[in-house]
Amino acid sequence: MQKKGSATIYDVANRVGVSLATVSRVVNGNSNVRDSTKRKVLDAIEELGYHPNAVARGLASKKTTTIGVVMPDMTDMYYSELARGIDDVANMYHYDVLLTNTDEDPVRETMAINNLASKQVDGIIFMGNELDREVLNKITSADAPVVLAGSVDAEGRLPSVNINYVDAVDEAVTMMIKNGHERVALVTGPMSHAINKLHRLEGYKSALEKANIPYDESLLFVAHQDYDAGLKIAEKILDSSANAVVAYDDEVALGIMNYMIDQGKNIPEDFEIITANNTKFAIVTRPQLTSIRQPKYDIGAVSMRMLTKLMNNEMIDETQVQLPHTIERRGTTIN
Amino acid sequence: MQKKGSATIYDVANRVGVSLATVSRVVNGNSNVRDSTKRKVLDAIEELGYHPNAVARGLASKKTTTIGVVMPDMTDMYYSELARGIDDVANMYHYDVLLTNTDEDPVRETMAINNLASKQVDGIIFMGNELDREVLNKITSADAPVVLAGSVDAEGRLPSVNINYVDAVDEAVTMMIKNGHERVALVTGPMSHAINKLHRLEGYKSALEKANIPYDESLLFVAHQDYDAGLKIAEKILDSSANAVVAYDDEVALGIMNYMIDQGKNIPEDFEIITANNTKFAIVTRPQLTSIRQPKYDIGAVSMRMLTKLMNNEMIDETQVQLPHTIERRGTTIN
DNA sequence: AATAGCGTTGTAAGCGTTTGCAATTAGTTA
DNA sequence: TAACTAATTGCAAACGCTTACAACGCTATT
Repeated sequence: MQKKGSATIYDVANRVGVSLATVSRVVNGNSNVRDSTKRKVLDAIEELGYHPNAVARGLASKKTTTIGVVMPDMTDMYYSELARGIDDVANMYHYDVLLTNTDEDPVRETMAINNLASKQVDGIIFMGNELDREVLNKITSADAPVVLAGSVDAEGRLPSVNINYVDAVDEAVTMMIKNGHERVALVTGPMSHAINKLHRLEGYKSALEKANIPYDESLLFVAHQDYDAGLKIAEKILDSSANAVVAYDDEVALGIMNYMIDQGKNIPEDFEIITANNTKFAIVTRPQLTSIRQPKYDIGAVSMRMLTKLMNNEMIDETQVQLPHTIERRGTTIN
Repeated sequence: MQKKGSATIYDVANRVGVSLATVSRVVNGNSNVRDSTKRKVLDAIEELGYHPNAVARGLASKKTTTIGVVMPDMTDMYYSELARGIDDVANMYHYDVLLTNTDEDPVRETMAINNLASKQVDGIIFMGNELDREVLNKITSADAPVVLAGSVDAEGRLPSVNINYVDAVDEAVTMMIKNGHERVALVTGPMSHAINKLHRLEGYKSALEKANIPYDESLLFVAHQDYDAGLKIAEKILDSSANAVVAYDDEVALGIMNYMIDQGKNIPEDFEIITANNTKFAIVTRPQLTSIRQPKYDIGAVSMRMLTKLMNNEMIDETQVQLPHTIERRGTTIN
């Protein structure tokens, strides 16, 4: 019954008159220990207020029951919802989450991975669009398994969970075309990111092609993912004479919408918008935004579930998971 | 030059022909090491790709350079912005962040605290409105220092960082009164939370008192912090014949606003709204929401800074910090 | 040239667990 | 009841690092 530093396994063993090993066994719910002794140990634990020291445990067992989550920005609703899915499943499997924001800076991403490795995390979930070559090397050489959530690996080597971005954009653009638009603008992030260049843009082109509409580069816009960027790009979109847009981020879409409204446009009659993340932003505005619906929470949850399997060396049927998406029709499109 | 489990400090020592202690010293930037040996050690570290094992370090030094952050919900923009401030400052001081969502469930809050304690975190930042008695005991008995961020401790014992909620609400209500409203509704969270009962409500009453307006309980509304709750409560607010409202949460405020608009009200001419968190939600809508402006990021950052001092046993001038707030006038109020 | 003193390095005892292996005890079977 | 198997326990060596404390070699002093 000491004051500081709380009791250790040693104290418990002493109290009961058994060995460390026995206490360790009951603490870990381990098999072979007689009921009567188990009870005695449990009592002593209770009385002493013993709590196992996870650090010591980690050293001895080489497992920390901690995973690392590397994400661009937790205040971005898209990512925070992914992370929430991750966290819930992690807790379910008794893992703790070490969180790092990187703002998609490759330097910080690399530092984060290194740091997590030195903290001996059992696994890592990585989010972010850009996957720098150096980061990727770090990741693959880390002893801990890694899964990409809502991110693509250009070379398709790492386990990942996302939606089919090509199809999603294709469907959105096709819907706009069906609604009678020949000039549909596409707003994405920088082309240096595989997800934009290889997925979103491809989906866009594919939709045009199917409709026999020639690809017009002047309808392609690049914007950062925030409201002001949307406001800014909107002007150019208007100049391009596009009267429909598919945007990759809700805040950007909102910026565009509000700009259009300020210019006297009626939404959706004069100008149609489809956004892509379906966050709360899409719902709280008037009109509400038609959006590609990604199962964000589920992407996180499934990634985490996959990671638990990886950490247990369980067999995994498919490491490149694509979850279903739909288009949620709301007020910024006619149909 | 081994394959697995990467090099240990022992390998480095062997390579150079010095003792563990010496390697440890250079790794920790410790004082007394001759330059020449330091260089040799550094080279060996480089060649072997040695990275210190933080778990072992934690066991030996009893410091994990990890802090715990306990929060209601990371997808709630208010909290995620606080957390971002925490995370940035934590990184600045080389701490990692172990994140836990509790949904304000006292059971989960208690579990989180226990768990963090067993993981030997060096400190904890706690967010959330309700501070259950049991949780509080856990917290105060934990060996790690704790600071409350954006939360109040009814008994004012724990270090905390927030704004003056009483004044903030007082000012908002006073502003509404000056705008000519006699019947100003207040929407808060459950009265079981000190922040609502002891702070927001008091601010509300104080404003009424100064204006010689009797307190009318039928103008007090309780709602969960989400958009639908706002939509729902709005109907009752309309029935109460209030024509101005001060709400404690942006999503709720948005729900109220949209409902009013649907009922044909003109905002702000027919109905005025002031919200309290000034998240992005307040900006992306039309009209934009007038809001109490809390320095959310700073609350997080300052909490974390305070925690670093506490962890270093540095003297702290004031453990109950109140950061300044203002009212950001936008489109849902006349002035 | 002997001594004190300082900067540098090594020794070894932890830190609190886990875990393979050996030892002990209990339970069966003949 | 002896012999044998299975169930319980204890032993002690890791795990990778930090940190008193001791020891060493030098230079500076007298």
